Amino acid sequence: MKSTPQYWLMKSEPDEFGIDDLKSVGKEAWSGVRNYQARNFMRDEMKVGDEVLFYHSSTKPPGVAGVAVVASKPYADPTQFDSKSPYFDPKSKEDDPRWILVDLKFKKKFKNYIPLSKLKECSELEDMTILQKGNRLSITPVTKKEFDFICELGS
DNA sequence: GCCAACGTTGGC
DNA sequence: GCCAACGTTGGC
Repeated sequence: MKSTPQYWLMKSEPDEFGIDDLKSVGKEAWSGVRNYQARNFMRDEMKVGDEVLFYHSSTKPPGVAGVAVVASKPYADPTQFDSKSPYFDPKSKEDDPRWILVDLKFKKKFKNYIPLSKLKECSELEDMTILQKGNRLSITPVTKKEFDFICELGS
């Protein structure tokens, strides 16, 4: 039987959209994911109420900035149909959308930002997908243990 | 700016 | 269906 993860880690570039942006808007459609594995997680496995570690990538230093919550069922990413969007996908059809997203809502910003270097030092986290060599996936499942451990580090 | 790792594309 | 070429991600 396949287990359904309840906890996730999602990457975002803070120059583009960071935890403070999520805090100020409250809720955001997670548009722009153009990777099938990541899409499948949103489409097939995420449930409203799942908790998400909000990770800042391509920044100094990279690390986990806070927590968000899945706030909608999966639906078609509107940016794929917008020819002016950088995420426009001419091969996607309105009646058969290729890219699916969920809404995220802000839960909290960690008091202590947890840099990637810190995550790497924790033996409790050594199996995390994000820490595996060569991992580039922008959305990955995390275990409850890992999630709780990281929340502890952040508070 | 570099580069390793990985995903996607397209010719055959 | 293979696989080389190319593009992207993302830490350093």
